[in-house]
Amino acid sequence: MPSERMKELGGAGLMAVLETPVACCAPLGAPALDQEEALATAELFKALGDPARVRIVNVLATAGGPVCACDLYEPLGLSQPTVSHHLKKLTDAGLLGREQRGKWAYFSLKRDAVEKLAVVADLKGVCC
Amino acid sequence: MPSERMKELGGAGLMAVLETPVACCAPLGAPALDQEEALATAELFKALGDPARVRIVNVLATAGGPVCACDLYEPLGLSQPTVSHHLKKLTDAGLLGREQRGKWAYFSLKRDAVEKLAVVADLKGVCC
DNA sequence: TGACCAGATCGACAACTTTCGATATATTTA
DNA sequence: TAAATATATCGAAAGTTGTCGATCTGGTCA
Repeated sequence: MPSERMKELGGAGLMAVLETPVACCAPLGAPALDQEEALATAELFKALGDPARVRIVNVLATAGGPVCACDLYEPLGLSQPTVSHHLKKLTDAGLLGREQRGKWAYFSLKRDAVEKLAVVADLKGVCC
Repeated sequence: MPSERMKELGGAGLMAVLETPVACCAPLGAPALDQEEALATAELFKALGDPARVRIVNVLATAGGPVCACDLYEPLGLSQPTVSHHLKKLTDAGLLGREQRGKWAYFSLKRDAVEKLAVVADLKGVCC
């Protein structure tokens, strides 16, 4: 999936992709969204379009710090592979950061992604 | 799909559903999202998790007023039934209002839905 | 090294989505 | 009433997604 953006970003793409995961998507209220921007913006919303992932983000937001993957299986009522799948989707979308601590994996919300999300979803001032 | 909320809202459910379409979903940063709230919030994001629907919302936001369905087919490059399908999804999610003008259907962003979306997606101040 | 454990990946299945052509519905106009 | 037209609905095909059991990978500790 990153290969699309890699091409688009040209030579120094790798660093850009790794460091600015959500830099892609344009706000819903941007002047004139083209197909590619719309696709990137939709990807961000799609990442949050599942109740399990909404709950993961909610837990991470209220926890106020990194949370071990192992502490998510039981509250979510989902199997380990399924939770891992959702964590990957959120991480790929640039919303979560992953940190290895011994044999445990800790996940946390990424500051810049949170800010980006708020901007992208904010239509006040553009419409109505 | 509305039947779920109808039950939940009891006797006077119909009016409540019709008048407060997005009253359902809780913010991503709410204290402790339960399964049902997470599902409602995910539904809202899912409505925006498709590039065609992102573009529709974008057109409506920048148009600054109701837009005829017939003016969307060509810019989106999609068939009439497909656009109708997406408009229905957005309307069902409570994001769009529909208005019949003669034989044309005009769609516009719903003020309260736009505000709700901004609140639901805003995690600043809760996390990080 | 070897046993153990957390998490990621694989493979498969069921459910849901997107899309369009064909058709139905509803509104205007002759 | 009949013709024309805009939108919604139907039915089907192709693709995507969520889920889990089984397995692989990588780190820890004896």
